[in-house]
Amino acid sequence: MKWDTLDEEPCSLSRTVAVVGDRWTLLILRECFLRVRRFEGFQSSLQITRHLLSERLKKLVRFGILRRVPYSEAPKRYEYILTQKGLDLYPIIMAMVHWGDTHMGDERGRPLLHQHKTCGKEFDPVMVCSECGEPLHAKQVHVHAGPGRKEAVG
Amino acid sequence: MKWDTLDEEPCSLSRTVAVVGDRWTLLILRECFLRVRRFEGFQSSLQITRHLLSERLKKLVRFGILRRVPYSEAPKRYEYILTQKGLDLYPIIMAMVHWGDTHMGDERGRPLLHQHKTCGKEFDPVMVCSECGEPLHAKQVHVHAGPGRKEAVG
DNA sequence: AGGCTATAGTTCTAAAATAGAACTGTCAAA
DNA sequence: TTTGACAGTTCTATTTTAGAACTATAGCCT
Repeated sequence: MKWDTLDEEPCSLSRTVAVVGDRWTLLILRECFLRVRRFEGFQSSLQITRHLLSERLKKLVRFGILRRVPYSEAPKRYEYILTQKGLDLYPIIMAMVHWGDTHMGDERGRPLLHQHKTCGKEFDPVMVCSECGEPLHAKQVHVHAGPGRKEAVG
Repeated sequence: MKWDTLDEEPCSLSRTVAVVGDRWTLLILRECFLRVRRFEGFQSSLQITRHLLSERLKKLVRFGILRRVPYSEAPKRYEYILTQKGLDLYPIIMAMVHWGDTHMGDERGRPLLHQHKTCGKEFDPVMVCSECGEPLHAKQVHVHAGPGRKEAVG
């Protein structure tokens, strides 16, 4: 597999996997959503090697998930802020958290609880159909080729 | 990082990442949801090395995502079927597909379209609050420690 | 019987990625 | 002038992955 061109495959999952499809990147993004912004913050909470952290942050900046924003002029220091593109990864992270809560839990209960500020309640994320609003299940979905696939396949 | 115990961390994201947090596993799951079930099927559509495919399938079986079901007695042959635990990964996959559609698209248009059999329409997946039904956004969610975190941290 | 094909793996070596630790450079405060 | 905080970079050893070849069972064709 040519991982370096995975983001150009005629498959939206592949393209997403090209960006967030590794363990460290997903854990870094978790920290971003928990308001971590700085190199040392990521490093100490994740115990990731500084080398890899540096690499992954660069990659996330390159793909437009994070912005590298100066917060000190002398010495020059930067922090990493989620862009809108990055914020839009939230459903992926939440879907993963929810699956972990449901299927990988232990007797200690949930590690984190999520409260929806809008309605005030503790909630679970639910994926629904944009058209009818019903919860989605794999077996109720029919997949067919769109223009991007037809053009790629010929 | 001790990846071998990542599935026991007091963090549901880590636990999920332990299972599906690598590129091949996510691509294999995509194929599962596209009804691929057999070793040769995965191998030829993904161009994954046979060695790694074998490893990843074993891991998915070990974690209860796939079941290895015989479909021929002589010679003994097996196919890999999503369990309920595996089917429940659907929101993760769909969230990734949707993000790719939204942020990684090109001029050729979407590779795949999804039709909701229940309502008959082509749809996008939307993540909503289980309590009030409103679409979720990161900034409207307050995270706090649950019992599993408190017990782990002390 | 002998050879071809299909399927589902296993085994081997080379290349790439990751881990772990040490090092660099800037500046502020003591 | 020394220490410490911060944001990285560089180095070697280990682990993972890629790529190709090999094994094994059995049906089908001649």
